[in-house]
Amino acid sequence: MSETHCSACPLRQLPLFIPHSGDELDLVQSLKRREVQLAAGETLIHEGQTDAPLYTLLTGWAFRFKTLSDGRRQILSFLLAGDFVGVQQKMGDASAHGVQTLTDASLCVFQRDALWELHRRSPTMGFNITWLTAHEESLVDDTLLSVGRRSAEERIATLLILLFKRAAALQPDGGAHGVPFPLTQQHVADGLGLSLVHTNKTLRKLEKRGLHRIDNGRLYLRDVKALTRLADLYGDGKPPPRPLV
Amino acid sequence: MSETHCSACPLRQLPLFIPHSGDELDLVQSLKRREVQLAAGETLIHEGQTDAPLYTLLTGWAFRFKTLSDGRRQILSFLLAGDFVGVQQKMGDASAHGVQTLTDASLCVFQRDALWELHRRSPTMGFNITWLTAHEESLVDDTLLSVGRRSAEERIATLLILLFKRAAALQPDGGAHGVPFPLTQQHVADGLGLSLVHTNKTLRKLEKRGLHRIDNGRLYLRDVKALTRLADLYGDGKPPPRPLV
DNA sequence: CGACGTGTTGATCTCTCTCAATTAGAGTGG
DNA sequence: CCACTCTAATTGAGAGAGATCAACACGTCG
Repeated sequence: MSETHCSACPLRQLPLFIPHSGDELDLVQSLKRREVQLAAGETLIHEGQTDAPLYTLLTGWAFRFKTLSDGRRQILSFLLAGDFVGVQQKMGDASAHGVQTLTDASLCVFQRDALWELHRRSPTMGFNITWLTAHEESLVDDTLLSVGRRSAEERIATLLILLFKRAAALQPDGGAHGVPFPLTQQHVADGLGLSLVHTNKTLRKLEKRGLHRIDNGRLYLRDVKALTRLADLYGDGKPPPRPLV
Repeated sequence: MSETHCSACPLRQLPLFIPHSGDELDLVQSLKRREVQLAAGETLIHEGQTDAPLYTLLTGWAFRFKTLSDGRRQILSFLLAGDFVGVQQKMGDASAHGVQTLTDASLCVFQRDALWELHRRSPTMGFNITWLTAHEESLVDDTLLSVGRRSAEERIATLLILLFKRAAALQPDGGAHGVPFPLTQQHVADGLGLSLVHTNKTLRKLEKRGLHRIDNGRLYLRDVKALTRLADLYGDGKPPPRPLV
């Protein structure tokens, strides 16, 4: 009943999103099939699924993941409102990763050839999509750096900061009063390549040290300076890496 | 002197690549600025560089990487002939990762707005680019799964198989007599989030067990079955992961 | 010939994993 | 209202995969 036209999409309000022309919005609208509501913990796309459609996450959180046959799971990235779901899969081919919701979520469902139609009928939108896809990859790059080269403490600090920033950008108050944090410690562990137990102990240690607080599903950063230092992220005065010689 | 027109690009011969119309080739040609030759070990794009152009790798190998300020390095992906270089960077923004050659290499250099022009003037090519970008991401996804959840042995087995496949696809003989393998053990270590020493010991163990051989810069897979089992990759009879319940 | 890059190997050390148990809260059914 | 069940968070103890430290071998090169 309450399906909204794309031109009334609540996401458009946010400063994060690029303004589009009426024609572009009509185009997107014409490719949109329906909206779906999912509960927390539901699997949207199964690993190896072949006929997965294209989605856009309207509200809620989700994550992409892969598993090994003995059950070991790696979360590849977290998805927030406005993110695409399912572009990564080689079209027509089996999806290489699963997608599951972290919270109740609503999504726009697009027809399978939406990606192509978008390119064909609006190069601008097409260009934006490759930009978004490239951006998605850069998030995975960041995680790979963490998992490959950062210690447990550093990984967690990095995750908290980056997720906080993304979530804060979706809020009117910019995260002044914390942001939603629907991950269980198991999700954090699977996203950072750590065991559940060690994740718990590390999280606890940082919290005791006063760097952050997670309470009742919300995340508060209490010492951004210290977290940033731990994460070795660039910002403030910190310059990006330069060749040493 | 020896600059070739895109229509004569040697890569087009390979079954791996999609045929394009003459118009499309002319378009690409018109956006191409020049070719460059680089020696092994040269840095193409520095981390944090802001004005990096767009490249296409014509011959040779390269890799994308990120480093932490104390020098720890993570290789994000390896680049082979035909791969794009530099799409991932947020256009206009600083490049989030560096790119360095592993071998002598030749590249096509495109003007900065080539990506946009390609989209604008050929939706087909534009679509292919988002496809390629998405594919690139799936490679990183695979690595993230390895680094996050596989043991050292498993990681190395996975890397050897995947690199072998990619390199073999570029050879007429399909890898029947091995494929070039220009990585040092340090590269393997940095690509898999392992230490150099442990990488050496693990590599040695697998080689002694008869799973592979690396000799004089070439890689030979001697027991693909065993490697595949170690890597827990799908293929042959192995089904993709399914929910256990 | 010495310097350097790459590969090898042995000996510790330690960060993180696995195993085990306990606590707390939410939901269900009687 | 209370047992019963489940999930998520915690904490302690011991084990281990992989890191770090140290040497050494070998080939290339100026």
